[in-house]
Amino acid sequence: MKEFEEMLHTLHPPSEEKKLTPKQEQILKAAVEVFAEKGYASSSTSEIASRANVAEGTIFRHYKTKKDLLIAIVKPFMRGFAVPFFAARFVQDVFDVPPEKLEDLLKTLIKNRFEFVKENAPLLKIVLQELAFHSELKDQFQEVFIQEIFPKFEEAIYHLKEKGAVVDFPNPTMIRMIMSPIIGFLVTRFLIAPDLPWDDEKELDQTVHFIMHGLSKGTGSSSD
Amino acid sequence: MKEFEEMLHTLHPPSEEKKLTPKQEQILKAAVEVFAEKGYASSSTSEIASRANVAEGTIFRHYKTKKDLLIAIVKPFMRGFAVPFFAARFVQDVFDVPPEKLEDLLKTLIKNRFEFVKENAPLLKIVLQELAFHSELKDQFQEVFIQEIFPKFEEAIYHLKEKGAVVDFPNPTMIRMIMSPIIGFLVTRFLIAPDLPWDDEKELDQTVHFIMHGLSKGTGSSSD
DNA sequence: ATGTAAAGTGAGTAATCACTCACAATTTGA
DNA sequence: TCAAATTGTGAGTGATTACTCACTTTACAT
Repeated sequence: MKEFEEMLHTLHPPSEEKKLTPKQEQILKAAVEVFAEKGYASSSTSEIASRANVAEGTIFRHYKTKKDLLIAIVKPFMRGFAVPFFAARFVQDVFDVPPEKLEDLLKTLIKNRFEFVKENAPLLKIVLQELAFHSELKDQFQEVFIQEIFPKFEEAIYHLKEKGAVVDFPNPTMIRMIMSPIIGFLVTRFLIAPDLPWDDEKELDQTVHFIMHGLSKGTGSSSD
Repeated sequence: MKEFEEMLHTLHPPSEEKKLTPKQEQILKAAVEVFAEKGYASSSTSEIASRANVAEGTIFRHYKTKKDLLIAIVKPFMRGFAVPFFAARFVQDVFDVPPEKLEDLLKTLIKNRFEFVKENAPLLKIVLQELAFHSELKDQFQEVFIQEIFPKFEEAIYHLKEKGAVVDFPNPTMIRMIMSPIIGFLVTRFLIAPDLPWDDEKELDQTVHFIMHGLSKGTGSSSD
């Protein structure tokens, strides 16, 4: 019940954007709940209103349409997730560091983003579900991930390849290989089996280990 | 237009289950289309009927509810995907084969399942989307994947660990690491960017390479 | 205290929804 | 050939939907 306030702060960081009225926060909180539970299309504005202890008209006072409400929820989440990747240090850190420390660096980044997702697990579900159907969300995804995060990865990969520490797969393939096990863990951890007794630290370490070894050259057969 | 017949055969293999009337096939074909396009909840039975050139009542003659129609589509797809894993040979093949050939064996299996998914790409989308919301589909998933496929993997992993060829992560973690890059590829290949000029053979080879090396012991740090 | 703008309300609305049913057309079996 | 069973039809139905709007309440500056 308490960590929702932090989540809402993430949704609408107090630094930017106008501050929200209490009812507005209740609406956002209820909408995240309902959207995550039933999916956007199966959620009714009347249920969101009643769960937020608010009249249905109040929702439409602040959000012109139901889809506007969805976007108001998802957009800040995506931007919030991407924030660390905007740091100029990101790429520099990756290729300045000696290869044997790279694993630790990746771990730090991933653990940080893991905590962010952990605090916003329902948002992860909403994004993964609705990205497929709403072009507005796709555009936002394109803006944040493909235009900001992916190029950072590509630059880092470029330097790793130069050092010869890494297999020579195409960049999109390598990025997919880096992200797939991470997303696979996040989805299992928060969506499929959130109630299992997870040792997050261990799982993340093993996931990073898996990625690094999977991308490393050689391992026994030193053919090419 | 033509490969739909094969797909429908996969949906309702002629060996079992009663044969379908032409209208019934049109309904299934249209339903797959519409469900994949707009998602189950946003699809209307009236649109499915009109796209199938069928009266709306005809749908409900064969499927009591809209959800019954969804299940009639998804269930055979899941069963069809699992078929090769039911083969008794599966595990035996994996641990009888010398480790250096294991990669080839995995490739063969994965390429085979890849072709199956390729012929039923819209079904993949429907399953991934709707699994989250319909307990009937979760049950079917449980039945097929968790009770049939996962144990086969566990047995194979047990023998691989015995041979000492593989890191000692928990079985669920290892299964996740095997499946994540494959699912990541399938999702990218068929849902996110199906129109890219894919070299499927190469991508699959690299994905298997990535998995095998990621799970292999050692590579530099032979600490534990 | 008072005027004004913003926030909140909930009954009302037209559209759409999944589903029904009385009936028509077609297929089947003997 | 003909009756019975199966398959197909589409107008009709009650429920639910996102959204509106005339109105009330609250917040705030002077």
